[in-house]
Amino acid sequence: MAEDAPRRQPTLDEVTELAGVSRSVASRALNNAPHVSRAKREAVERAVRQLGYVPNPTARALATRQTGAAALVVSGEDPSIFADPFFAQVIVGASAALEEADLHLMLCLAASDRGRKRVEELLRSKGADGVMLMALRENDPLARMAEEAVMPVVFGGRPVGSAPRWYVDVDNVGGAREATEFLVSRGRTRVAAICGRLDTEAGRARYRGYRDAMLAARLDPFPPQEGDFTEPSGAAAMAALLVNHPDLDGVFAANDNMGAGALRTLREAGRLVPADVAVVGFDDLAVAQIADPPLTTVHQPIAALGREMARMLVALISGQDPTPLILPTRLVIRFSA
Amino acid sequence: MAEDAPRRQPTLDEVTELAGVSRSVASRALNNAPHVSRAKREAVERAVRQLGYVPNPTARALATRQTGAAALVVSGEDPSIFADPFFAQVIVGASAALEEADLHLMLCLAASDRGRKRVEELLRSKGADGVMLMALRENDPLARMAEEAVMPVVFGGRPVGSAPRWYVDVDNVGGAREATEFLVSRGRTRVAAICGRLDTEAGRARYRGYRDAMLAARLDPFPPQEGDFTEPSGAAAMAALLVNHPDLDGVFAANDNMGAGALRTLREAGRLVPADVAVVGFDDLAVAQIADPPLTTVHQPIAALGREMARMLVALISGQDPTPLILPTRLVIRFSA
DNA sequence: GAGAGCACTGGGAGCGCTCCCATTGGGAGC
DNA sequence: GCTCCCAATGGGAGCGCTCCCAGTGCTCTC
Repeated sequence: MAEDAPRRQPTLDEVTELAGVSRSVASRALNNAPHVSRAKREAVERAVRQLGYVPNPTARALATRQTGAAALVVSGEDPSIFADPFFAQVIVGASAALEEADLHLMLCLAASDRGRKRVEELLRSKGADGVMLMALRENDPLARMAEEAVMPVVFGGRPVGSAPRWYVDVDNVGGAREATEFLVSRGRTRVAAICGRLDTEAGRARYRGYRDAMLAARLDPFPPQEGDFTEPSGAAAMAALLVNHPDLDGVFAANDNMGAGALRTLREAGRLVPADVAVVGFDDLAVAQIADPPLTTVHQPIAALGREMARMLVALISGQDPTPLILPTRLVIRFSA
Repeated sequence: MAEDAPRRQPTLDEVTELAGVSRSVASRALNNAPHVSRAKREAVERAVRQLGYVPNPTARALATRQTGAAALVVSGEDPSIFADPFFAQVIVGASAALEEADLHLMLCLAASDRGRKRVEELLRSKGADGVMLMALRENDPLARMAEEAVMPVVFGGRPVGSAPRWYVDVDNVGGAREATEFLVSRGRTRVAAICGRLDTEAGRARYRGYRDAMLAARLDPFPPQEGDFTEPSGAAAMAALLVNHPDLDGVFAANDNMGAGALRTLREAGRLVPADVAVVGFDDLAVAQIADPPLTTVHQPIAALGREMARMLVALISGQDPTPLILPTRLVIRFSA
């Protein structure tokens, strides 16, 4: 009769009262802190169970000055960039590592102006304990925002130009070099490159690796044929390549989507893969296996990328000073080369 | 000299002091609330700029009892389920809709026991303003947790068996029916079904749609050949089908991944698609276009699914009572049927 | 000219938790 | 028997914000 109100959540004070202890003791008991007698600890546990008490994370956050969350920010002017399964894998890895540290994952797609504004607020307002930043492009406004962040920031992949203090990256140059060397080792001499957006560091680095390998083999590198990491752009780039260099016998595509696109164009043009033209991709996503023929590609440890970013962030949050990390790649040989 | 301390974030009180107004006025000015004179409003704005003040979201959350975040929970015993590009699209849609309501997105992959435990805490603790739940399986513990949630919950796809109060789903039955009818209309009479996990509602509903269409056409539905929505499982299912029903001339696959797998098996078995066997998939993800031949499939509006879930949640949070939603599908005819 | 009404203002009580600190009451050590 | 130490305890001051409420000086009406 007295207690038929809209049933608010029980608070610590109610637990306190039911258990007959002070708030300090109840708090300590909840956090498994020392200096609580066995009897009181049990009394608190009983009260908690009876009331169905769950601590209010917001209040805790305010008192401890820790939000218990880390943000993953994915840049890009178009939200569809995020549809790339690449990010899903990063998330799987990051999520697992964050879970170990008992942090929640906030996901921010900084595509629209509004989205970027919200990210800026987040970075400046202690809305999370730390941030992971991915897919920055050249002159990305997020880079500047990151500098005035009031919390630790870890980069996934280096932004174009500068190397931030903390980042995790994949060995793009090495992977691209290995892919190209492989093509060369198979006797290909006219190897073209379908590269990703050159306003991304991954796009540049992979072209650089290709170029290095070509020069080292005393072959002429092709000028970059730019795509935007999507399947159609790969198909288009391949078509352009076929027009300008009809005699090419190998293609290094800067990711699997574009590699799959190239395969499609090649098929439609009646070129046999790998007999006439050998193709190597980059990423080793599901599409590489589904492609026809299955794509030889550079495997990059994407989930590990996410996991290591998260671990680095956790280290930073707990006051340590981790060192940047570059993850190795590995060539996966299938049938396209 | 006095102010060389580790530079905490400025607080509202400091703004207050600099602007020479009371905290109430400053708060009102910040929130664009009425009853603030132009002069004071400007004074506050100036002080905010000068101090680089950004409101602390946690404190605000505690005072307003609103966290400013919504969670998207993806169930599944294996985190890799999330690697399906399906979810990425849902997220794109949900994120956009949430952004409009100025809510942040928390992502919870409830794969491990630990993950589920954290979700349970989240649901019971007011750690978010609302939750979207996806990919529940039969007897999923999350269903029970959702019931004792202290915040609104909307389901993405109905859980097996029961229909929750609020959900957004895709017309799985209708889509599968249309796909099957299409196959029949093309003269196929021995149409098999590679269905998804039958402990998911989508898996069941799509098989039901197939079955309905077959019966309506006075054809014998095949017993369900179960896969798990992955490419390899589709390939395996197709192989089994070929052994048991070598004379089949059509296949309805409950998603594109499995459809692509079926295509691969068919190709390896020397069956021509669509000449010998016509194949229709479901989802219309990127893989459908990349497959060889490009897959005729049932398009489902995935981003819209995410968007509508988020909108429904926002409506719920703001005290409205929206009605469940079922999104239409659409057959996309390519070359596999 | 008195009262009503209204825009503006600031004081202060929370929101639900953590954590510093002072206090208490036994043992252990001599 | 008397310190000294330390586990156990509870009081209470925040954490940074929102929002209710009472108060102030106007203009407007009859």
